[in-house]
Amino acid sequence: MYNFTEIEKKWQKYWDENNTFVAENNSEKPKYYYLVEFPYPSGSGLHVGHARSYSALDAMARKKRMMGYNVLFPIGWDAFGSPAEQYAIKNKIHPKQAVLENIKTFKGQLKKLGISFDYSREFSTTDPEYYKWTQWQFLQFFNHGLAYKDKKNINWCNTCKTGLSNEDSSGGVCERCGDKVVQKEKEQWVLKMSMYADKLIEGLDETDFQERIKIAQINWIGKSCGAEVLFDIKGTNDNIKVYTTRPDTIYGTTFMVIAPEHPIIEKYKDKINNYKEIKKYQNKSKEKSEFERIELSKDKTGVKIDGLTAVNPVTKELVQIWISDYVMMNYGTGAIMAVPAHDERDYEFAKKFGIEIKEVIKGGDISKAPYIGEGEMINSGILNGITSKNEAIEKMITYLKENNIGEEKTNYRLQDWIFSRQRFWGEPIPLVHCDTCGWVPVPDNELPVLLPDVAKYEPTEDGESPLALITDWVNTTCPNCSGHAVRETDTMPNWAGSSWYWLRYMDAKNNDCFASKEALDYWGMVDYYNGGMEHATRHLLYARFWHRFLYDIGLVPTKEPFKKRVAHGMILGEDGQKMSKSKGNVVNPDDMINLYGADALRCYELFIGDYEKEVIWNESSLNGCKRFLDRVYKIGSKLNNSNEYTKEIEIIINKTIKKVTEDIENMKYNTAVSALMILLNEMESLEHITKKDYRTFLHLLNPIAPHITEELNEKYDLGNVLCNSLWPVYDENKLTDETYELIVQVNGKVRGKVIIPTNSTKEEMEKYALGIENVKIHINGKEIIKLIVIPSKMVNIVVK
RNA sequence: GGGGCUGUGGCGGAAUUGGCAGACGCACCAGACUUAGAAUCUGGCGGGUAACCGUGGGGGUUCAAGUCCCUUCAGCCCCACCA
Repeated sequence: MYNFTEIEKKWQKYWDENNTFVAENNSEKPKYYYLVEFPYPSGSGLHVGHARSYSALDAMARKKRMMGYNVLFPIGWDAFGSPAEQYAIKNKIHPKQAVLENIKTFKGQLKKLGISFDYSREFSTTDPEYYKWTQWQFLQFFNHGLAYKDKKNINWCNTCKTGLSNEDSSGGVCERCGDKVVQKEKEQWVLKMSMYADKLIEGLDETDFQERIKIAQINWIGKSCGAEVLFDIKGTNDNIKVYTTRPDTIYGTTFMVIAPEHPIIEKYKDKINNYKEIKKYQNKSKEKSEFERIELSKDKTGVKIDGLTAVNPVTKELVQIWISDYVMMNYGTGAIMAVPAHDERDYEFAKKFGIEIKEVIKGGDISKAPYIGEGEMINSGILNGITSKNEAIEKMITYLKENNIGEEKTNYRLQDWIFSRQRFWGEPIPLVHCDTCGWVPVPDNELPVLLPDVAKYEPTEDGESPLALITDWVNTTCPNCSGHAVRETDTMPNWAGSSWYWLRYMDAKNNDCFASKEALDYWGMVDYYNGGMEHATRHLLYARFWHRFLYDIGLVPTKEPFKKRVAHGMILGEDGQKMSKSKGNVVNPDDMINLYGADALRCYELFIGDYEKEVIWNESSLNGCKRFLDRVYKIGSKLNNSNEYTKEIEIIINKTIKKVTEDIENMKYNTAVSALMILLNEMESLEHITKKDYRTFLHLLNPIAPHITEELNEKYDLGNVLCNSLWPVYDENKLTDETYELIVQVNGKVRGKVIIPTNSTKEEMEKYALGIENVKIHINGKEIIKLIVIPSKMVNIVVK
């Protein structure tokens, strides 16, 4: 086994000193922007999973450069947020210090891997020079009315002591610590993301995302079309608005359900006879985490409101009102019209509480189960006899509109983005509150609002941000009236800094704006964005929303930030489990580099399997890649002085150029590596190889194993450094051999093979086929019905 | 409950998109070198003595199916009392 450590160091130094991978902001060459999700520099260092996507994009970027593009392939650090803070608390150091240390580790590891990042554009989201612009952009949201403070029930994590967005608390557990999420009423900054729901759906048309990612986004936005209908509350001038996707079933409404938090209860508490009982139910459901709500979903609970009755606006029938936690305040209107005959949940509820079930669509047996399919409308007044669902819905909506009792309404699962966190380690929200002027933005020339240096940054017990304790930071003057004002003490969520970072790479050192117009125009959209599937919804939606807003106010030139988005698969431990410290199955890339070398690790990361799928780590296979590279090294001893391709392998070399070029482009890295292995096997079977054979082979391998290929190219004096040389091109006329093996089948079974000239005609192919002894045996005495000839491939003889 | 994905040797995975299933690699076996091992090289490697059988199972379309259609089973991921 060769040790390539010194060679790797040598070439890493060479690239650094020559600024080989520094992108130009203006260039004659066409531009190409590769973006890989910037890492969170955690305490545990780089993961072999990181190494997989970095190696893959590095191969693409290196190849693209050699193809004559001006490639931007940047790297930075997403370093605000809880993990850094937790790490700092645990190790009793300042988060700033923790981040610096971790970045140093990560960067060292990346350099050792030889990833061709443009480090001249590196930054961390925690740099004041960067978060100044995060704050500035937040103020654009504020100034355009898209950031508002709202007192609402928010998802709250008692362990992290902070509010969470819906996206961060799905499944009813905290994304960070896994503790259950409870509801807590708090004033929060919120970004009006729901306003962009349609734009976020439509914008997908301008992208070239993988279909699975588009679908995930669309599902997350969760658009649903239906109607809002007003049900009068008997004995008041008031009404309750419900949301339904099936207004056509309104005749089947036998009760109504409102969410436990519905405001109507407080409003009419004097009228409610069982107010105490209802209050008790409310409190119980507040304590339940969303997870528990779902767990208990089989068993419906609820309380009938005694004293309030609604009126069905179409039939004028009286409708009882219940509260139940199967209706959510944060979706629709927090109230539903229950149609037990045709909705499963309503059906269960009605069964449990003995409420009438009234059939309005013919088709099922509602004594056994609700019927949800299509059918003829019955017991439905003006809709009777209609058999089409859509027609019935349309007719009812028209009726609702004509009578001012309802209208069409589209709803989204996507909520506004809760943007406040009660934590220390985040971008301070750059607003001050003045008793006279209200909320006032910090003026641009005072940005960034720096995080104060403090000794204590643990979250507080009462759920206030730790910043609230620093009185001389909190107290300030109003930029508007110079009166007394206090700073906002909440910080931004972890997602803020990653919502525009690709723009900063375009012009990372600019002090006058987040990026110059020239830079933004020049780089345009990110051509290729690689990240994990776990970010296909949240990060990608936040980022697209943020970017689209900047576009709408004229700050960026494109509607969408990313042309193409692809996701890599996860690497599992050798035991087939997700790698984790507790399972002890974590593979450290540094160890692998020390044992096998960076090139072997890179090669294996690409060879390991289908890039988009999850794969299991296997160190023996990594060793196999190391063996391959050792053989690449050794074959140099077979060199002669010729500057032409060896005749015997000329075709396969051309084929390999084509294959590797296309495979790297299409993320089929595993077959690119395998093609190179095949070519090496061929070269090994020769007595000698030429300089041109070797140079081309090294060039093709260079994006995958950049160190040893450069070294060998130099050692044998094969030409200019590979990274500054144009990518090999194949000769279209040298892709096929002069002969090929014709496959001959009889009734679909292979009965013979024969090597024939490539330019054989159909008739000649048939003749060759029928001439094979074994074929003759199989067709002997039988009638030939058909002869199927596939050019350059096979002949199938159909006999009876 | 809704949506998405995957099932191919002992293992990771190939298969020009309907045309020789198992490329390439790992593991394994045998041989060479060696006092011996490691490393390296050479050969073998889906099952079956064979006819043949083989891409989760069962049907179908076709001259031809891992690939297309129907059906069924198993596993994974995301969302979820979303009205």
